[in-house]
Amino acid sequence: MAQETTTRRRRRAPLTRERVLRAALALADEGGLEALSMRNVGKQLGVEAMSLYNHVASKEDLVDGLIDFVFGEIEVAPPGELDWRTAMRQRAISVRAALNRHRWAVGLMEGRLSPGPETLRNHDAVMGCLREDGFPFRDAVHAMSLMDAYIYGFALQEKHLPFETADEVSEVMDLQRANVPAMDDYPYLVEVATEMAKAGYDYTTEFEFGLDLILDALERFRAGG
Amino acid sequence: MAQETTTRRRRRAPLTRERVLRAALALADEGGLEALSMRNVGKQLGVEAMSLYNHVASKEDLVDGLIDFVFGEIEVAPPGELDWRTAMRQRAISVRAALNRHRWAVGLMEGRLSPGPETLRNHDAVMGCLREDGFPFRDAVHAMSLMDAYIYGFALQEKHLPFETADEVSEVMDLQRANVPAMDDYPYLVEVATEMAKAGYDYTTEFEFGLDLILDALERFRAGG
DNA sequence: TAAGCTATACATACGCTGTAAGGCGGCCTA
DNA sequence: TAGGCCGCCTTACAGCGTATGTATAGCTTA
Repeated sequence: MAQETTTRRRRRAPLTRERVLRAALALADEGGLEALSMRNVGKQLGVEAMSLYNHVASKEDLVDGLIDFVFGEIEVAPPGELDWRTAMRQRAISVRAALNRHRWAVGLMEGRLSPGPETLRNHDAVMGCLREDGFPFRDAVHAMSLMDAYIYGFALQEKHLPFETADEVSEVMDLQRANVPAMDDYPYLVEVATEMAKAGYDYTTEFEFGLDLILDALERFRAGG
Repeated sequence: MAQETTTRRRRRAPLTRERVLRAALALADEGGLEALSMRNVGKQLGVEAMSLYNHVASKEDLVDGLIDFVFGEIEVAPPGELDWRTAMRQRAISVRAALNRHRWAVGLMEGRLSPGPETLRNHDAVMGCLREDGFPFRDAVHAMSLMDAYIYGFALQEKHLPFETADEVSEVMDLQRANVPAMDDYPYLVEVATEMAKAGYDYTTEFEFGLDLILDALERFRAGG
C-alpha cells in the first residue's frame, strides 16, 4: 500500500541545503542576482518555492550560503607559509577570478552579518599572513583594508563595464555617443573613447598594474617610510 | 476664466522631473534603495505612481538622474587648474563625502549606460587633470582606474561595516561572536575584534592612509620607476 | 465664448517578488 | 501496527515595476 505507492512514485532525491545552494548558485551565475528568486530555485529543483524554507531560513540566509561558497573558492596560503607579498598577490588574483566567475557576488562579499566558515577562514588567513610576516597590528589592518578596497572596487568596475576586445569597446563607445548629444564638450573622454576603440582594454593588465603598485607601496611603507 | 479656475482650485505645483528627482533623492537618502519605489515617490508627492512616468521614462531613468545628481555634488578642479596630486586628493575626499551622504549610491556610480552631464563632466575633468599635468594617455588610464577602484571599494566597505566608535565596534563584534560558534578557530580575527573594541576604527584615517599611499606610489611611478 | 486638442493624472490590471500559515501524506520509531 | 513528525504543497498577502485605457484640466484657436 503505502510502500507500494512509494515504490511506484520513484520519489526524487530529497532536498538538502547543499542541493538548494547548488541550484541557487547555478541560477545566479547564469542570470545574475535578479534571476535568483525562490520560485526559480524551486523550479530548478522540481519543487515549490516554500519547500526551500525547510532547508534555508530566508533568502538572506541562502545568499549568505552562496557568498560563503564563493569565499571557499578563494585560495589563501595558511599564515606563515609564504612571505606576505607572494601570498597576498596570489590571493588578490584568486579573489578577482572568483568574482569574475560569480559576478552577482561583487557587492555582497563584504560585511555580511552572518559570515560562514569559509568567509572567516579567508579573513583570518589574510590577517594571519600579514601578522606572521611581521606587520604590526595597525599596519596589518591598514594593508588589508587597502588591498580589499582595491580588489573589490576593481571588481565593481569590471562588472559594470562589460567590454574587453577593441571591437566591444568601440561598440559601447558608439552606444554612449548615441546617448550623449554633446560629447564634444568632453574632449578628454573623446580621447579615451578613440584610444580604447583602437587598442582595446585588458582588465588583467590593468588589475595587476594597480595591484603591484599597491604591493610595492606597502613594502616600502613597511620598510620604514 | 481659465486663470480664475486656476486660482480657485489651488492646483498643486505641477509635477516636474526636478520635483520627482528631489523626492526620490530624499526617499533614498532616508530609507535606502529599498525604500525607493515608484509608489513611495508618488506618495511623497501626493500623486499616483503612474503619474511619475510623465516625467521619467522608467525607474532606471530615475536612478540615472539621482546618480547624476550625486556626481554633481563631487568637486573636481577643471583640467589644468591644480597639480594632479592636489586635485585628485581633493576629488577622492569629495567622492567619499558624497557617497557617505548618499550611501544607496555606492554600487551604482560606475558604468551607467546613460551617464548624465554631471557624470561626464566629472570623468572628463579627472582625465583632463592627469593629461594636462603630463600623464601619458595609458598612465592616466592606469591612474584613474586605480584611484577609482580604491575609492569605490573603500566606500563599499564603509557602507557595509556601519560602526565607528569603539562601543559600536564591540557591539557588532559581540553580535558576530554570537553568530559564530567556533570563533576560537580564527585567532587573528579574535585579535582584530579585541583590538578594535579597545581602540575603535576611524574611517577617515583609514581612507586617507590608503589614498596617500596610492598617490605616493603614482607619483613615484610617474617619476620614472 | 465655444470647440477641440494635448498634456497630465488616475484606475485597473498583470506577473513578478519574499514569505506567513495551515494541511496532508509518507517515513521512522515504538 | 499506531503515533508522531518531517518534508512538501497549497493558499494567501502585501509589495514591486509598468502596460494599458480613460478622465480631466488648460491652452489654443476660431
